[in-house]
Amino acid sequence: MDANTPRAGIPTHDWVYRTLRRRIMGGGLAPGEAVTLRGLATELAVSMTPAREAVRRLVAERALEMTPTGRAMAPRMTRARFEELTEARELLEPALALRAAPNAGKPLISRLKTLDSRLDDHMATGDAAAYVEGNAIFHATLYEAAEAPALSALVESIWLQTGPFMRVVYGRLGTQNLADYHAAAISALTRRDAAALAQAVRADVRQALTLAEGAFDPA
Amino acid sequence: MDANTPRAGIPTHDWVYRTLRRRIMGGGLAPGEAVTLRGLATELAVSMTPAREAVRRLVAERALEMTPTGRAMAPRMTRARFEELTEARELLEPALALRAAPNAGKPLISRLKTLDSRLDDHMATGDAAAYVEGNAIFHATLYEAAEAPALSALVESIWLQTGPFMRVVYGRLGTQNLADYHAAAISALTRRDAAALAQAVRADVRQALTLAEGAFDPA
DNA sequence: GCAGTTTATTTGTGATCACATATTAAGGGG
DNA sequence: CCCCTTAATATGTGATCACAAATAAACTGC
Repeated sequence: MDANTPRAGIPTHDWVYRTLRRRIMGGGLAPGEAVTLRGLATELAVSMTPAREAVRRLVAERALEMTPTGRAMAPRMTRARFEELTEARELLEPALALRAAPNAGKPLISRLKTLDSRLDDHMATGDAAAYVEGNAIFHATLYEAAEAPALSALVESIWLQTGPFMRVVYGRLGTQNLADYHAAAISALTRRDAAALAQAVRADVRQALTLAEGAFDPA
Repeated sequence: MDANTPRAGIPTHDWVYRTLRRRIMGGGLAPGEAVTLRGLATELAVSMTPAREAVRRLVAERALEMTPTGRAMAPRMTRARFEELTEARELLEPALALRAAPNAGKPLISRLKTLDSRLDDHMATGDAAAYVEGNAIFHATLYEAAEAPALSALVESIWLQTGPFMRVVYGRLGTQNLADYHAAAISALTRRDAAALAQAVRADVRQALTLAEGAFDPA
């Protein structure tokens, strides 16, 4: 049974979905590793029906791949695919940042500062899984201020696809330092400099491409 | 039972998915109209299980909305949502066009010409459903040449969300003329002018925003 | 006639099962 | 020792059912 995810009121299939999704994002599934319906169902003590719904939903969101015979597995990341997804992020995320900038008040900024300092901790302790998850939350928090749900959903679907792979990337990096564009973003936000914010976001996205070098699956 | 969709080998849930998806894209469901699991299942002469999977998949792809109580319905389109989706298209589709341009050979161009002339017919006869579907195929054909599956999937998910609404928009327009950016795109393609192609695509996307004026749902 | 309440009906959810196919393990021939 | 065949096992698919909640309909009192 997966970590501390409470089960209050929400439907079973939704709970299974969140549990599995969290596991995928945290790197709990190695790329190419299969997830079977019966295995998932018995492990989480539910029936096959909600397990199937959760898996299919993740497949629809491309957080899982499906073989022609119907087996679901954690997706592999090729260089070409990652470049495409990075290009999409580079196009969409600055647009989201531009929308968020005017809506950013003090509470948001302090929240982002808290999240960023936590990220530094994770980086220092080398906790790759926590870093990836925290990084996703940082971006999601910023984009929430954009008040653009459709656009945000698009970006989130990209994060869902790259998340497990980034877990591997940061795992390889260990405690190595990397440029802190988050600080630059927060600084731009306090100055209400939308263009600088967008630029910081773009740089952050680009950096991911550099870091990923050499971690790709063949083909 | 929906039109001429054969049932060769493919799993039932997939067939139901495609059938329902086609219906949604063609405007067969009015915005806000509900689709019930039992209704869909009995109509297509299948059990509830594949019907449920198809509906949930469409919900995951945002081609259907789901109420908090679990009822699925055709999505409503607000101005804000459409503007977001149009912005995303405006960012992503030119990028796809840029990638497609160098890969475009004669067979692709002639195929696009055929598709475009068919579009003119549909516009002349005022067949809005056929126009929307044909327009989607035109763009999909062009972007296929980009050889960027991840990026294309992202764009297709936007089309899936805007499709039913565009059906309404073109239905309102009737046989009214609109600027033919498709011809401009084809012309740019023959000249191997990638920038001009991207510009034509951008203009085509922008035009949709103008046309949609006044067709939005409240709130 | 109408608003609030109560009853009927419809609907989504989750579980269990049979069946066909895919995957893996075992066995045998070169 | 490796490859091909065959048996055993695991897996996805689709159907059916019971249950609770939500929606629609009927009804009552005013």
